[in-house]
Formats: sequence, C-alpha cells, structure tokens
Amino acid sequence: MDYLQISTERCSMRPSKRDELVRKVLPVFYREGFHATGMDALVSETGISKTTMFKHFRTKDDLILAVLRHRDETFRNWLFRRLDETGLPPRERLLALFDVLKEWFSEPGFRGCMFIKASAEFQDPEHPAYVQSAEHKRLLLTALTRMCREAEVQNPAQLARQLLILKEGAIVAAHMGFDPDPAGAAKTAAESLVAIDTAQ
Amino acid sequence: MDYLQISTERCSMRPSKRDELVRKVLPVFYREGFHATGMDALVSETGISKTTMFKHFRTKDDLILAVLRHRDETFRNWLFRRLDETGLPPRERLLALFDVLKEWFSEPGFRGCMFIKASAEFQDPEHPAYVQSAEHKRLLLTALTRMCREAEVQNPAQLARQLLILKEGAIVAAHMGFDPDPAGAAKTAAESLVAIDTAQ
DNA sequence: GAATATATGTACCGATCTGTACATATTGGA
DNA sequence: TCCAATATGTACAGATCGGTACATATATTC
Repeated sequence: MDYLQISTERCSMRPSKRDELVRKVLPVFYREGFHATGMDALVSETGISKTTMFKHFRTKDDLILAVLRHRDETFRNWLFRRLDETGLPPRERLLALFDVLKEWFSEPGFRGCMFIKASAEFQDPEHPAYVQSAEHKRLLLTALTRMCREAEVQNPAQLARQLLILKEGAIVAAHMGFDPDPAGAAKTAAESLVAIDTAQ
Repeated sequence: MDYLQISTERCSMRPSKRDELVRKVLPVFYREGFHATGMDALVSETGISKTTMFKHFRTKDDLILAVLRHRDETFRNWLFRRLDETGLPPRERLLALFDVLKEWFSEPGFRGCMFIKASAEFQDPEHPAYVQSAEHKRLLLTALTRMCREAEVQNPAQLARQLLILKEGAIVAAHMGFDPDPAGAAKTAAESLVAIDTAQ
C-alpha cells in the first residue's frame, strides 16, 4: 500500500511522473471499468511504459487506489468550488447542488460515479477500494451536513442524508438513462424537502 | 444470444437444468461480481460441470444475460407482490415501497442492486447487459407511474421519477454504508413529496 | 562532460481466462 | 432392457492476465 505517499504536487514541487500517471490512467478506468482494463491496455492508451507503471505502483490494486484517492480529492474540490462560485445564500446553495450535477451529467464523457462503480467491482468491505469509496461518500455527507447547518434548517442531519440520497439516485438515473432529466427531478424533490423543513 | 429462449418453467414444464443453472449461478455473480467470477469458480461453487454450462450457454456473456433476465423477473415480482400483500390503499402503498426496501437491505446477503452493478461493469450502452439493466429500471418506472396514477396524485409521472430516484439512492446508500437507515430517510422524504403533491 | 537517476522497449514468466474435445457415467422413456 | 439424450471429469488449446528481467536510452545534476 502507498496510503502515506504524498503527492508531489501538493508539496508544490513540479508535477511528478506519478501524478501524471494517475491523471492519464484515471479516464481509462472510468470509461472501461477496473477489472475490464488490463495493464497492457493502460500502457497502449496512455503511452506510459509498463516498466514505469510498476516502478511507481507495486501492483494494479495500488494504482487503482491512487486513482480513487485522486478522484475523491478532485471531485469534492470541483463540486464545492462550483457551489461556492454561485455566491448564493446557504439555502439556495443547497439546491444549486442539483444544477451542478446537471452540468456534470451533460458532459460528453459522463459515465456515472466512479465510487459507485468501484464499490460494485470490489464488494468485499475489507477491500481498500471499497473502503475508499465508502469514505468518499462519508466525506460528502459531512460536507452536506455542514451546509445544512449553515442554511439553518430544522434538522440538518436528516436533510443532508436525504439530499445525498437524492444525489446518488440522480447519478444512477443519469448513468442508466431511465430519466431524461434526473437532476431536475431531484432538484424539485429537494425544493419540497427544504420547504417542508422550513415550514416546521 | 439467446434472447428468445423461453424458460421451461414459464411453460409449466418440469424445472429444466438451464433454470437450475441460472438460479445457482446468480448468487455467485451477485456476491463476487461478473468479471471477477471465472467459469471455473462457477463450476466449483455450484457443482455443475463446465461442459454442461457451455452446453446450455454458448458464452459467459449469454449466461450473464440469462442471469440478469431472471433477476429482473424475480425482483419485480417479489417487490410488487410484497406491496400488494400490504393491502394498503394506493397512497400508503407508495410509501410502503420503502418498508419493503428496508427488509431487503437487512437481509444478510444484501449487496446492492444487481443492475446498478451490471451497468457499472458493462458500460458500453450497446452491451446487452447494459441494455437489460436499463430496461429493468424502465420497467420499474412504468410500474411506479401506474401506482402513482392509482393513488390519484397530481403529477404521477413526476412523483414516480422522484420515488425511483429515492429508491436508487437508498440502495446505493445501503450498499456503501454511509447511512444507518437509508430506507427510513428515503421514506421520510417520500412522505414529504406525497404531502406536497396532495396539498397542491 | 561524467555520473546518477529515471524512462523505455522487448521479451518473457507462471497463472488464469474463456471455451473445446472426448471418453465415460447417468438418466429417462419405449 | 435397450436406446437416446443428457451430465460429468479430465485434459487441454489459445489468449490474456499481472508482474519481472534486463539492456538501452534519455534527462538532470554536479
């Protein structure tokens, strides 16, 4: 495991090969899946030699784990920065979550949530990829709960859980294509939940 | 492909080897995943010889497809039969969906939704396993919409979409373990949605 | 420009993958 | 009891899997 490895970029050094590797490999795993993507496929799709890959990551699992950690960081950063940029007051910012989701769904390369897919491929609760995926969701819940507190709703913990469930459901709906506008439907639902909470 | 193959059981003949095979293989795929489960593992876990497997299914993909079709049928039958058994009036029956989900989540072997996982492993929208998974969700949406109409809500189509999103979100939450009672949270949310719809 | 570290290309290892060949049991119906 | 169909066990083919050895090339640093 390389849990303790620290990205050189976070230390403000120049971009390391290791980080370049993770960035190049991530979209392939995202698009094709983890088991379905062999190391040879990664080599031919990224142009990075296999020798280099195994110099930076002892095993394929270690590489997958680094990819998931990178995704966790960039996704949460992206999501909450987008919410901040709206400049909306706390209560409306909660609902803006679903506008941001809608943007994401409409991106051409959208293929669902990487962590839902990782937990589908690595189901053993002891597996680091599963643990990392669950942790990502837990961090989202924590951040959403804080946002709900800032919005001064009656029951921040419960509303946050419900909003997160709506978010995950909308992602599944978008990925599986059984709803033409899952983010819109989820946002309407969220508006109802916030209104009910306020009315109490 | 064996799309057109008809289960002998549906024709009220005696249980065929083919159906026995699907039934025995399903839990292994469900528990371990599709790519992660090799044909040899299926042989050793079910006791059915490899020769027999490939006599009834030309390829592993055909076997997976038969498993998904079987799951689609049994899951929807199970779900709506449970809802019928409640004997509740239409409106309360909508909410009972989340009580039934709660039961499912608490089963010892629960490992999330097989179709979410299948669409995570077979992401190509042309892949039969993806198509079958999307179709399963579409059928659920159709049935939910009918239930909403029977409950005489204001906007059956929209409420059905929202309920389905809540259901999928609750399944993800249950599978990834970031919520102690996802069905409960989703049910509370659903109650709000139904109440709002009624008030209009 | 020499020395050191890092990246590449190729060729390979043993294991496992899907799928097959074939000879032997086992079953069910006439 | 005989026949036909079906299931089994073993052994294997060909491809691909994750991962390594090793010699060469490239870049950085002093």
